[in-house]
Amino acid sequence: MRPSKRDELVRKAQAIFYRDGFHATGMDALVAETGISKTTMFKHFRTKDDLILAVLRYRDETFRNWFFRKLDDTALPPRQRLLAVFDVLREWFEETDFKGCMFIKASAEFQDPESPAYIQSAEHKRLLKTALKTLAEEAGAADPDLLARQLLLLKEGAIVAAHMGFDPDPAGAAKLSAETLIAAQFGS
Amino acid sequence: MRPSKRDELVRKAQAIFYRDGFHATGMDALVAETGISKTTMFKHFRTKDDLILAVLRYRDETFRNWFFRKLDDTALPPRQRLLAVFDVLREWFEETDFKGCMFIKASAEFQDPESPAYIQSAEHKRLLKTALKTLAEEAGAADPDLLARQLLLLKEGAIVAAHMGFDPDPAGAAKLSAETLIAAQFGS
DNA sequence: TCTTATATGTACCGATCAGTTCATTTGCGC
DNA sequence: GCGCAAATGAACTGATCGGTACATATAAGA
Repeated sequence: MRPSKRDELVRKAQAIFYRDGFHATGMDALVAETGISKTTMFKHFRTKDDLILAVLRYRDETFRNWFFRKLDDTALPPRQRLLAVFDVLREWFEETDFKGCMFIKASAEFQDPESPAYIQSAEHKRLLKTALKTLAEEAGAADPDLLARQLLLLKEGAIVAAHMGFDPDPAGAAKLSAETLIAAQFGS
Repeated sequence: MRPSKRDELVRKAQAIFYRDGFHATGMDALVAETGISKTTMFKHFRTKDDLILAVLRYRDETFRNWFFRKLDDTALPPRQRLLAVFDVLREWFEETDFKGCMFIKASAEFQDPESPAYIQSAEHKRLLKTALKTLAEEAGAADPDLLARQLLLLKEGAIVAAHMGFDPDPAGAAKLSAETLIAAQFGS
């Protein structure tokens, strides 16, 4: 099993960066918690930034997989699936180790728009928007692009609210909003 | 003028932290850019964290003042003022040095809920919500608390979108959403 | 002019940062 | 059992981190 150590590193580093932040987590801390030697780390990744980028790619893939699998599992028609987005969101918020959106946090720590971490984070959101737009099209929304953007704003706002704790039920408030916005798009 | 150096430090440090991030900005960088000696800094603030906290308090005060002054200046009735929130937001996004919300970023860098920076950031959002709720009450909304929470989610989502650049016009999409949500609350 | 408070410059502290070196060890294919 | 690639541990580099020591300078008030 050749690349397993690399994968193990990415997976474990993902959890640690998510919990403690990127700048706040030193390579020595990674060594201590993962049990993987520093030598091995730098054999797989030339720099810490390279590791962070791999972590973000891994997170992007696993998160979108998890999220849309959850949506698919509802087996609802597209229009109801647009609403179910916010039930899946609530499920995420209620996880004990929920700590906000890794990409929002990454773009907060790597603000340079040229930074790979920033670019990767923006790309993650772009992919989410595209998926939502497709769903809105399948549902037959009057303006699928606008609806996708609106729902995405609600989703991001709910994540921030859940992370900062200034709303007792962000997923609920977002879902209520989504119901109204969706109803408006279908003229019913 | 006794406390002017302290104020000058807080004001300049605010701009630098906002632009470059908290962890990424060292005290030496602050010395270099503010022209204020390190000795003076540590005479006014025992630690970097203390300075950061003062910066956040300053930002909270100035931002909320700026924001609600802008709203007041529209001289619109409460219901229209709820909508004008998103015009002010757009104005903010279009500033050349816009770099997202300092408090979202602070809570991303200081994740410990016991951390003063985290607490101060959450408090900022709480104050915004209270102000929005008051406005919704004055406007005679059916459920002012819910409407305030919904509009706040839109606002936070729009800020994130503006910062990460995944929406061409976050303020516009948020305002369209707000129109629908407000109309629903007034049965018209 | 003498005092007192505030700010400055510089050199320094120990700790930690990302990243390297190198000799040793592990584990799998043959 | 042998060979080879991958992983390890520990010591080390130079730079930077937050924060301190100390001697000097500046400026306003009495």
